[in-house]
Amino acid sequence: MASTTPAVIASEETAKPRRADAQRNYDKLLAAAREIFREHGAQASLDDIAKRAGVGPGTLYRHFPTRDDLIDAVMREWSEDVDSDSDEVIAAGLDAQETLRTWFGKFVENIGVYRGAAAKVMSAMDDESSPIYRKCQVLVGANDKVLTHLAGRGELRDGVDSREVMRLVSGIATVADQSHLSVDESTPMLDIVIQGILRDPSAP
Amino acid sequence: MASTTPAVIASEETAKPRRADAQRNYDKLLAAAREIFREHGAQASLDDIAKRAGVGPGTLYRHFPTRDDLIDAVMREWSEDVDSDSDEVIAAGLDAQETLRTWFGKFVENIGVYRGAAAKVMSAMDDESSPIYRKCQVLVGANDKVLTHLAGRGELRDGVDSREVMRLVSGIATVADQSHLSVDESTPMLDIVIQGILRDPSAP
DNA sequence: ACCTGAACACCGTTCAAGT
DNA sequence: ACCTGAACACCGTTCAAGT
Repeated sequence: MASTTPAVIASEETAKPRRADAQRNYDKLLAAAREIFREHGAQASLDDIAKRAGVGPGTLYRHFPTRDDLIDAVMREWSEDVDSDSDEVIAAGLDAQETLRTWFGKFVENIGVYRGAAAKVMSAMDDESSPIYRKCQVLVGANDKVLTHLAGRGELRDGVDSREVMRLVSGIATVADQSHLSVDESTPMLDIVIQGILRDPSAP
Repeated sequence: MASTTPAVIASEETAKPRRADAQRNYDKLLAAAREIFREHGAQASLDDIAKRAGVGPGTLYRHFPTRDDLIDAVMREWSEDVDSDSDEVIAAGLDAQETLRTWFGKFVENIGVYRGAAAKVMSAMDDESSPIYRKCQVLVGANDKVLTHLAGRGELRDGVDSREVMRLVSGIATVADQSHLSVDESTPMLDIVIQGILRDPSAP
């Protein structure tokens, strides 16, 4: 179980001082991006986002030089939600199987809010140059917390690596996303993974 | 285990009668597409393909109205390779674990030839309107053959659905593709899935 | 320091003209 | 029946001019 440094992140966009109009445009762009991403997925037209925000396209590029920078900003509070989900799941005191079902289910559900986001997270996990990389670290850390908790109680098979599990689950989220599966329809896949990492119930 | 109708497919593109020059252009386009897809992935510029083939862009659209039609054609013999792989694996007489390792490994390796192909296969699996859908049926059928073979020997857990396994493995292939993982680096994920579908060794 | 919007570049797609 | 390539449309990206 690879331990990941706990992700303590100051909210970067509020920390940075900005002129009042710039801040207003930043906020309008983020709100517009959330709307449009929700409607058309993470590959939506950036021009449409600028239009919806009522600013020129240049303004969008000033604040978010690449599409991934914009996605990263949109994902901020969302990744914090996922992180707090992991704490809740651990605190709930469910058995190992239910813990994983709940955790993986929430993960897939959250990541599926924006179409295309799952694929982004999936590939950014191993790409340090991606603006989303740091956000992924939060998710990796949250997942590691849950698995370490179960491993500490001897509930996992030997040699289970939380990064591999994370890759798998984000892969499932991507399948669910691209095939337009509901959360329920992704549980059979999640159950296979859960069977694959839980120690056999027969062994005490 | 859902049984799929065995995929008997006549080579459609040789069956269709064409003018000699049209056939030549068709062949040149396919060859160019294979080259360019191999270099730049399945999202490569269609214009580049037409240029490499030495034909006008209109000719490409005449033969392949959509990008997926072109990908479908490029995948033809490739999907036949995968299908014959499944027969070889079954005939090899390996134990259940090695059978799955070999089969899944070949699957991921084959699907990874063109970047972006795994994602295409993944989403086309559940999309009947996709030109690639039929090709996916070949893969689904091949995978079902292998799993049915193991299920017949009582090696699989109850309730394992080959379609779900196929979704999972194509998801892993997509992760491997987008994260630029080697085949070796994807085996930990495959092993988790294998553990998840194999009956416990302890139970006779 | 920031915004605007015209301008450019790139690429997918169509279609009139040609054989 | 098929091919060509100019033309169009769309969208991401840049940058000179303006505040």
